[in-house]
Amino acid sequence: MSKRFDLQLPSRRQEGPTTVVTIADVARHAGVAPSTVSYVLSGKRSISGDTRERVQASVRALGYRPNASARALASNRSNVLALVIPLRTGMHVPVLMQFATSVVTTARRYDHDVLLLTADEGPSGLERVAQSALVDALVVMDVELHDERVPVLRELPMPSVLIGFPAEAEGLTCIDLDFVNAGAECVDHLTDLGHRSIALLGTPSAVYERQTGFAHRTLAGFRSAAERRGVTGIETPCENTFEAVLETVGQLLDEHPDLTGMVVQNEPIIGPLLDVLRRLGRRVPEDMSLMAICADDVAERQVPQLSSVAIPADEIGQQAVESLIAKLEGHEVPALTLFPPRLTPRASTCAAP
Amino acid sequence: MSKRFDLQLPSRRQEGPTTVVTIADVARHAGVAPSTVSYVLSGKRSISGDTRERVQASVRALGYRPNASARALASNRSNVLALVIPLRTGMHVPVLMQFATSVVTTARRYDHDVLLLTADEGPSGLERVAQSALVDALVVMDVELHDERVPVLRELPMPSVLIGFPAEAEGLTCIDLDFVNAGAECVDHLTDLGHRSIALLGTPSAVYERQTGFAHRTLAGFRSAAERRGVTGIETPCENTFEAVLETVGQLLDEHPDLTGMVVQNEPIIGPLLDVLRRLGRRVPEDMSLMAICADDVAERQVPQLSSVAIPADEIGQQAVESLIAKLEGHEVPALTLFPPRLTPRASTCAAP
DNA sequence: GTGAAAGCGCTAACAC
DNA sequence: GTGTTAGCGCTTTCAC
Repeated sequence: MSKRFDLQLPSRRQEGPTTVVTIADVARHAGVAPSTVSYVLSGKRSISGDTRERVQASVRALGYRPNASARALASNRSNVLALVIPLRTGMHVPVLMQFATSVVTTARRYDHDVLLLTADEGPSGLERVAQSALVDALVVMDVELHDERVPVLRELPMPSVLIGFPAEAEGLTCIDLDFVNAGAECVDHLTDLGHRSIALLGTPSAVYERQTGFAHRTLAGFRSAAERRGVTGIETPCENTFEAVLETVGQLLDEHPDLTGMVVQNEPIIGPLLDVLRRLGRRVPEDMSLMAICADDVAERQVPQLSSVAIPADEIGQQAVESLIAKLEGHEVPALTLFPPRLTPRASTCAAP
Repeated sequence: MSKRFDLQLPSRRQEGPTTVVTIADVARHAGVAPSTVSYVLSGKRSISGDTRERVQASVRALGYRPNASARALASNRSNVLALVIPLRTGMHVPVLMQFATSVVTTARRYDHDVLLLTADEGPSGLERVAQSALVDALVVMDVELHDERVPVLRELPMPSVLIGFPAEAEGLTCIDLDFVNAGAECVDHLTDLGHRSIALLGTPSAVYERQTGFAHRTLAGFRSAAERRGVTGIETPCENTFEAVLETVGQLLDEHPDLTGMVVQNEPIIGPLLDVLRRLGRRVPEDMSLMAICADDVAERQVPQLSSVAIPADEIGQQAVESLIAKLEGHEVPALTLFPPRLTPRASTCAAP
């Protein structure tokens, strides 16, 4: 097929051997030394207005782009951050992707790019990109309480930031939503409305079994708040299928006929859950008050709109990158940054019947 | 907080100034020239078994990792691929992420890493990473019929592969599911079962308005197959909310009381759609046969399990990387690779009433 | 089969 | 305020 078009492509050939424009070319064109070009570009020393403009004009005229490898080799900085996303079973992908997008966007604002690492290379993948100096620093997502990547991170000769945090966070920089208080605030909100028996419908059990930080801590907050407020707190994981929701909720209502409040921390089952409650004859919120821990847009898209605690993925991703940049510049950053939960009451919760 | 632990960290200090191990160190340790080490590692010339083993032993003993920037600078190859994912409204993120995962995994198999680019830098982001030699090649996802990135790709001094394909694909390498035939096969399957009036419930209208390739081509295949088979084909976009599904389907059933077959190409509304049909008193498949164009696991997770045409994201992502690697090695690759649709009948379709 | 040495394109002392 | 130059760590001729 490509042969058919050969005759239409002479214009690309005419450009001749496309030699790459180097800093030396720019220097020659502007009549200055290569280092001067470098300094104009980096702003690392003061340059006379006249020189600066001549150089900038030459850069534009020649279409100069600094070679990333040469720059990295000479400056010992690749200007690339690693983003480690293990796509584990049970995790809700859109939320992870919201973190990722935020990380990329923020990184670009600080003139960095993002290298994507997934799980299947294991912890040694972190060593590889770090020790080969492919990246300057790492953002690590979806951290488990006893994460095998954590000891690796500790030994790495470069800064890293965790989104989420492990049991043993000493010496690490961690950023997360305060899930303990998120769980607690849900209990408080429902208890304030007079509910005395509240269930937490959680993530798939695999997520708890891995001791994933956020699920674990939400549970802890839920449990202790229920105790503190003297209400019954029921906890159950839930798989991401319609049947699982049907069965889990059915059993919940059977065993706890006095249940009037639910907290769901499992985005993909929110739709099915509302459907199941309807089928089982429980109106939301008249018979059952429902809260979600999820992104605001998800909560608002439901019928009725759900009272929720938001997951501020954008802010967390941004904060992660900004902490990393600060560390790269030699600044101290807090070992732990917890974003306070933000609860928005909507139509899915009301006073207990 | 970090001060509290100062006393516990002497072991890290004791290691002294952690100088980086270079190829010269390895050469010295093994008693050979640096170039020999390089050749042992690259396999680009034959080395005596004895020398090879001494070098490999030294590499292990010193924990040597080649510096990526130095290697890239000298060899003119960064061994990094760019993955361009514009996260546009209406796209189903888990599917995109499945492509991305497959790209990363395959890239690693060919000893490459993946740099993540999102939309917000625009087409100039492609120029930036290409012209700075940050990457060797690009994988571009979510291609529109008239995509502004396409002219940029044509002028770039490096290979690229599109997942999806634009209206004017000349000179480009494109890989995709054959969505035209996917749409047609759905119509054929339903028509073979005796259905005479079939609706396509599509993606949000924004996706069509952008002229996104896959949605556009599915529609074309659906339309021409309906014509060819002499059945009524009804087409409607659908937003990703429960209300939209309720309204769209309600209207569809009102206006086309003879409708007995539906094709849905919009993953997030599959659950709500089944719910809506139930509410409106249509049993699946007895009253309404339903087909989906979606990942197999999504189809199998529904109740009833859905007859579907699969989106082979893993294979497509893998093929994209393999084509790119081939191009990097100077091989010719097909301008267009279309994966044939694979239709699996399940419980959601049966003979027309 | 192996070594010596010339770059790759840039940054950052060090000069003046 | 600007120029000179010595590397950064590796690959790859060229020479033997």
